[in-house]
Amino acid sequence: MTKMEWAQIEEKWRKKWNDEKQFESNPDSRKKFFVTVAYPYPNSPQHIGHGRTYTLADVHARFMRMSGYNVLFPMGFHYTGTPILGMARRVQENDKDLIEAFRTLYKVPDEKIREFSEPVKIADYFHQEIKAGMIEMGYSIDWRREFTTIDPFYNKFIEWQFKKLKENGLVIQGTHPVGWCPKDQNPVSQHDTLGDIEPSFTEYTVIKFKYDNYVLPTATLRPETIFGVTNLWVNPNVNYEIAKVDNEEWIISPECAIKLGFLNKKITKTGNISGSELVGKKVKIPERSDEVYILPATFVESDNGTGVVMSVPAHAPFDYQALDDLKKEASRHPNIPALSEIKPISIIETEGYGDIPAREIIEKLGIKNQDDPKLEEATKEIYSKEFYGGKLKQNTGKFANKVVADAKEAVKKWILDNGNADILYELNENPVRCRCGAECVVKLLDNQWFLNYSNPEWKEKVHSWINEMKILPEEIRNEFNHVVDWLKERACARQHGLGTKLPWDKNWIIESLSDSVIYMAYYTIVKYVNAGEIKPDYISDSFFDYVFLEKGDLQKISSESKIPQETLEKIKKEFQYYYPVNARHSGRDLVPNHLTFFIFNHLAIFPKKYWPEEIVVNGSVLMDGKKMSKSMGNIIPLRDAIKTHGADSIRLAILISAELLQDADFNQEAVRGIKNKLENMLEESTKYKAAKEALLMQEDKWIHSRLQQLIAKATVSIQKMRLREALHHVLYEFDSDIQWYLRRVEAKNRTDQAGILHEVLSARVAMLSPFAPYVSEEMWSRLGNQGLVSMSPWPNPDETKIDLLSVQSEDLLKTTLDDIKNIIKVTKMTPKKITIYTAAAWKAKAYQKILYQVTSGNVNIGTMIKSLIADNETAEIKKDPDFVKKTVNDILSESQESRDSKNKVGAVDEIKALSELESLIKGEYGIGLQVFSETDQAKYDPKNKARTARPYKPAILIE
RNA sequence: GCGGGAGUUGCCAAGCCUGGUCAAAGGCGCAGGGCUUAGGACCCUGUCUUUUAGGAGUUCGUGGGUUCAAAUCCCACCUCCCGCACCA
Repeated sequence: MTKMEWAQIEEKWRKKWNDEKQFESNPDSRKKFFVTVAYPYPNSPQHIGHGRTYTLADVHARFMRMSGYNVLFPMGFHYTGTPILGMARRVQENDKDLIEAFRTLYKVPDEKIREFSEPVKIADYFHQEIKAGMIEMGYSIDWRREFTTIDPFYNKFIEWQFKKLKENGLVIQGTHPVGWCPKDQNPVSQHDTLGDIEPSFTEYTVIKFKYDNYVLPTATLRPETIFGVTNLWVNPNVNYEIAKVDNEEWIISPECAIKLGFLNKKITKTGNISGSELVGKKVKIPERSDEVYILPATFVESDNGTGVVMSVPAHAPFDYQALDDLKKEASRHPNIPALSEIKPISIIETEGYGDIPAREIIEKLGIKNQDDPKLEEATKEIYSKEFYGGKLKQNTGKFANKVVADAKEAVKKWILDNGNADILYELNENPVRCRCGAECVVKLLDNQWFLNYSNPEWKEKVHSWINEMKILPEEIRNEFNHVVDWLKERACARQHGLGTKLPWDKNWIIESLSDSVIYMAYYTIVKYVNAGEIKPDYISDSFFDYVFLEKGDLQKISSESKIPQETLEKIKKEFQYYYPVNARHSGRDLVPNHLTFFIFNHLAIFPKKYWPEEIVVNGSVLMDGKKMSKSMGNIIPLRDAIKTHGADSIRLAILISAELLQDADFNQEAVRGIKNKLENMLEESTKYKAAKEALLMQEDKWIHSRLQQLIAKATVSIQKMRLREALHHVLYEFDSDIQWYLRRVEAKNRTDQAGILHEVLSARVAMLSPFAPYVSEEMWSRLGNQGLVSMSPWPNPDETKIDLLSVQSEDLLKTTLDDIKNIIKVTKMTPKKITIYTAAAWKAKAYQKILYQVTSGNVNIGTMIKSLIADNETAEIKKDPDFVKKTVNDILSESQESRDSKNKVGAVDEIKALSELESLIKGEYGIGLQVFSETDQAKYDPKNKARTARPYKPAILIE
């Protein structure tokens, strides 16, 4: 089939769906099913990877629709956020790379690119691009409910949401550290930096040591080690600054002074002092009564921390080594008389280490001096060992016996509360440069607004709902609980970007992850705005209170909002009909943020009956086994892929390559295979028209039985969203059944199978249609069925159509045929004649008895033989006791299902069943077949084979 | 570190939840045959070892255990991958 033909099929059915408004959903008497997906951020065209989540959701929607639900599957577009702003700025600055990417990678026409200096134009362009792709993919979306997050009505909705959160005390104000570009005066995130470095940072405790009236601050990750300080370190070659920091005089490195400036300290430089001048002076240790010396060390760097370091030689390898180095050249430091008396103070006890862990590890790693790079490794190891396994010793006062992990926080708080400490943030990677070239810093933002996800009652509520919700796959439930525990206050507003302004403080714009948590409710009513029945200008909070929370006076709200009372009622009813969300689909990357916030906010704003029911999470898509990325150039825009492969093939390729959580691998090979498969099925569909079914023969009953089993299995798989498994059943597993059926029918030269195949294939097409909607419609119509398959009912498994006898008989045929084939293969003979002997009647009896025994748990061969001999019917077992062992093994190697089925069916008339082989053997080898019973006196048995026959395992003679 | 996932026969990859139909689907590769002007495409057959009667042996990261029966359940260990924030 050509690309053209595929495109025509898609076009034809897309038009039909659209003309008949098949996917528009309005409240009616049916049960509803509301399925949503995280809406896209339109800053680039969507690629195959984006297609996965939407395709999964669409399959879900289509399946539920066929199962009789009134399905609502809507879509919006998330304009809120900063990346688009950054892109627009780069276009204004004529950024060649970006413009080139638009032109060649995204194929944006030049005249459009020129408009891209305006952020909204970028969003608008990709919005339309993405939407077109979704339509081409065949997603069954109700487009009357489309919106963007900068629509005036949406702004009102978000304002309402935030006022509600604030009323509930969940929005709070505070300070917040962020990665910051001093030149742009803006927070920076990973894609704002050169080389896409995440501007992550670590919090240090700054402990203030006193020298005269000066403060010598030291930054540390281990405040609890203050009890082990023996001295301070300065770098003698650094020219330190004396600066007024708030109300104290600090001695710090020049770099530190700059950093502190961004942490809202008032800094006034008042002088300088060189490191060497400080050496030999004494400082007072806060919270301790003693004094220690300031000593020189070369490992101290002025751009790290404050440029001053506190020395804990017992537990910090750098400190131990530096002290050791210094002692070796003590003669050069006459101004420090007591150098040799400085001894490490051990304060932490850790299993596997003695008093001075730092010395132990230095010796172990063979470190020679303080400039040895291995000291980093040593520090890491000691830190992690002590942090998780260490305990404070008696010399730490009230912190004695505490484990280090707890003591660290406790000591920090204690020193801070006493005013002897401060906080400093340090970027983990230095330097981080903004795209503008400036070096980034950590800035403490004042008056930042937060959603208080720390609130313990809120957390608790979320936990308990997470444990009640349906979450697929199940593993993710734990992950959610973990995220909830770990989540803290989250900044919810920023100063730049597209979005809704904070209603009580218009300087702030509500951040993108906070304005996208309850918008699913918005889908249920937005169609009235789009139809012009709601005028955003007249809408105030009371409207939302009424519709979503059933609060307020209908008459009053009606006159305020200029919406007739009936319409208002209808809008409210529509919300109440569709809410809650039944299934939310999303990529795995949104678990630690969006999806968790989604639960948090629903619980905060809506009553319990509107809380979301189910979350379905999926993994990402790989391209030929590799991660897709711009730099690798292996991103395939979805619309391009549709043009080359067709929507159905892409949908199947994405779905069939992995189960939910795994990464799906998209590769040409797989798509080609699928396309082939679909084309074969399509061709097959033209062959069999509906016809009155003839009298059912064994193979007909068999294929019907198999169909019922398929329906049952596929239905369960889809219900669990195991779409790969479902597809496997429908596409491949069942295919081998059809192959077998055709082989049987052809061998018999039958001509009356069309009706049966029509029925079977129609059911299969129906089950394929949620996955591959276009080609399924085409197959459905070529099979001669009426209406749209996407609107037809999902096949119902019918147990009564399962004929266990025919299943057993066909199995017998297959295994016997396999055996024959095997013998011929091993013996390499050319068969001229085949004779088959079925087991004697007493063996069948014995088989049933043994089967019964095994089923009830008895596998003891001895007792079995005894009881069989005791029974007249099976007493002949005496002649062949080995039969029991073999039969038990036969039975044991079968599945429970198959044993049950054999139990139910009882003895199969094997002579009759195996006589069906004749036509197959004739077709395969062109030779004759004879079937005898073992007990047939007149049988032909020159090699005395017949006696080896067992039930379900006939003896075979090939000549 | 915390949390999650994975290790299967030459390669990719199913099977594991729910133990037996598992020497283990499917695809690729490879070998032989067909078709074809050769090639490509396509179709058939084979592809752990062994075997001239449908059999046997050894396999599913490693080592134990449970069971009549383990790729599948339990325990321990080794190795690899992903996420840890104010960013969509």
